[in-house]
Amino acid sequence: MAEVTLVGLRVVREVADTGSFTAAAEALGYTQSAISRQVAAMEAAAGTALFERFARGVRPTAAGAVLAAHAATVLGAVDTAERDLAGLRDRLAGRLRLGAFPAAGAVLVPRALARLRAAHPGLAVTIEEGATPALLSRLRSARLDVIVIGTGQGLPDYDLGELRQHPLVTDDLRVAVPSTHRLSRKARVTPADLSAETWIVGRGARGEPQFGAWPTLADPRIGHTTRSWTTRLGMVAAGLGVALLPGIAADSVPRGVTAVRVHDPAWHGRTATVLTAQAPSVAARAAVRALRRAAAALGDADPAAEPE
Amino acid sequence: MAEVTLVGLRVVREVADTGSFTAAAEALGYTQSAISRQVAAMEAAAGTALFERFARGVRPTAAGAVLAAHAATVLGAVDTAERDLAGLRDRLAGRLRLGAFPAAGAVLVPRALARLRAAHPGLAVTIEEGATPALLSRLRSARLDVIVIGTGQGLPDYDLGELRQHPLVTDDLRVAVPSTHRLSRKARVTPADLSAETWIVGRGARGEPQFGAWPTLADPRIGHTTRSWTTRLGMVAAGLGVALLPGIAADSVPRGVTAVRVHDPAWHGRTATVLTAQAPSVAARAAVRALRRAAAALGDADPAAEPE
DNA sequence: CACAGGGTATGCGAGAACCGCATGGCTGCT
DNA sequence: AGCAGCCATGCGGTTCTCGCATACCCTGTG
Repeated sequence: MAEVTLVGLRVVREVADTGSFTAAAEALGYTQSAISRQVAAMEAAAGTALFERFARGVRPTAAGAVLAAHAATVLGAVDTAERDLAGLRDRLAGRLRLGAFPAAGAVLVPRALARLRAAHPGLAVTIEEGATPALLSRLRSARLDVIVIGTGQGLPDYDLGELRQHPLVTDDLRVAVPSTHRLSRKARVTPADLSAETWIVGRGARGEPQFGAWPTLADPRIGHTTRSWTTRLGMVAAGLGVALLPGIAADSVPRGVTAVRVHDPAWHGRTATVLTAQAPSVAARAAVRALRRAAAALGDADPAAEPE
Repeated sequence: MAEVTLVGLRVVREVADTGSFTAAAEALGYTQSAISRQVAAMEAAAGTALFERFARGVRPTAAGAVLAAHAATVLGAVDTAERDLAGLRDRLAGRLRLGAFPAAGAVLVPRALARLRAAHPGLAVTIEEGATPALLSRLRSARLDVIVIGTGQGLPDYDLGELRQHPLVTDDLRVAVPSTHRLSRKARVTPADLSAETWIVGRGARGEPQFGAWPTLADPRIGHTTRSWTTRLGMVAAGLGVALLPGIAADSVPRGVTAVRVHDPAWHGRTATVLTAQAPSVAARAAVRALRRAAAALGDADPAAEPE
């Protein structure tokens, strides 16, 4: 027993419009033979003739005209469904887990999150801060979908095998100084300006990147050592010393702290790198794009095209 | 590239309602395996997941919920189309050509026509009166679809081979008398009452049924012979004589004519028979039904069931 | 922990459906 | 009569559908 099908309805509608199997075949990309059979199948399903056959074309019966009209309604509803689905498809849903080292977690990642939220309100994003080895481990075991780490001069060479790298930004390393400091009013300082300063440096677990003094200073004076990124900046604000500051976090310095650029020809910079699984999900890809855009908005984006 | 199908939409809707492939399979008469594949096909067509899979069943994604809602709309429109077509199918269109001998054409056939018109307004019915040999010939050459003839005592035995008989009515033969006649006031007369009467008989082409005097009268007095049925009744009204009258035409006598029943144990009656081609069309079958109902309403219907 | 039960995904294969190519039949025109 | 236009249908190659069987995962129970 034949059944009404969407293909059959498309054929009935087209034949009713054109009054010819041959014309409908051409319009729909079939042969006349296939159209004749589809009409026959719809006639079997309808239990009555849908078209009167003449030597030159066909004319719909009352039943044929009724079905063609209904076909337009049905096919319109299918189109609406498909359009709605396409709209939804372009909006992601589900979960995305992002991991980043603290400096990236200060400004870059929150801004990327805002972008993701605007474009995909149904996407649930979680952000974790952590040290690079921990982030790598969690990415590899699929407990994170995207991570942001720092790579380059002065940092360890991590094994990034089996992961996909998405270069993000060439970092502009700066110095955080007290806003009352003599250097805070300079647009740019030199290593010599920094040589007499007291440095507040970071301390963490073994293998973690260390925020020391300015990298090219021969013998910097270390005044304080603390683990907490937040504490370090608090100390700067209190006038206890100066500290290194990644450019991507420059916008997040607290009140009483000023970020100063350093002119040092001996310094080659660092890169903040986004890492995903080799075959990143659609959501992960969207996150990478959001991160790149946020970095560009920070004015330090590396314009390298991302391979897709 | 998978396409949205009506089967697929039914599956998506059922799975969204039941939250389980297995339950949907049972409800729709498929196996779980077929349901899984239909869902996969709809997901391919939609370009996104429609259901989240859990150990105990599934849950629609946002896209799945959207598509299930649209599926209800689409399938509802298809149901409406099918219902409308079924309604149309039960209403016939096209042409139907009916032939009948004059007595049947007087009341029976017009009443059947009224019934057909009410049930099938789109059916174009034409009625032709004629003598039985002519009607048979036209039926056999498919120039008529249904004919009504008289058969039985006193009438020729026609060759009805290759035609399909639909017995209709045992005729109640009457006598048409002038309304001023002494017999017009009797509920029922006898052959003896009729023996002295002047008869107005019919005359037609060779082989045609003849309307003579009362069939069982030994030596009736023929006063007038005329071919026209209408003229014959007119003569009765004018008091020129009496004439035979089939019961099925009793309701059509003109003013000034009264139909009187005759009590005659020697008279076995006649049958009005409907004839069609061996494989009658749907319209022809509808006409036969209408004729039988009209005859029943005339009170003289033979209750024999029509073989279908 | 082991096992049973519930539930989805997928390989394999048999049967059904689809539809292009080729051809037949009918009608209308010249 | 011949020809063109157009629908119907036989034949066969390809694709689709879906049941059966099996694999895998998760959850609950003893």
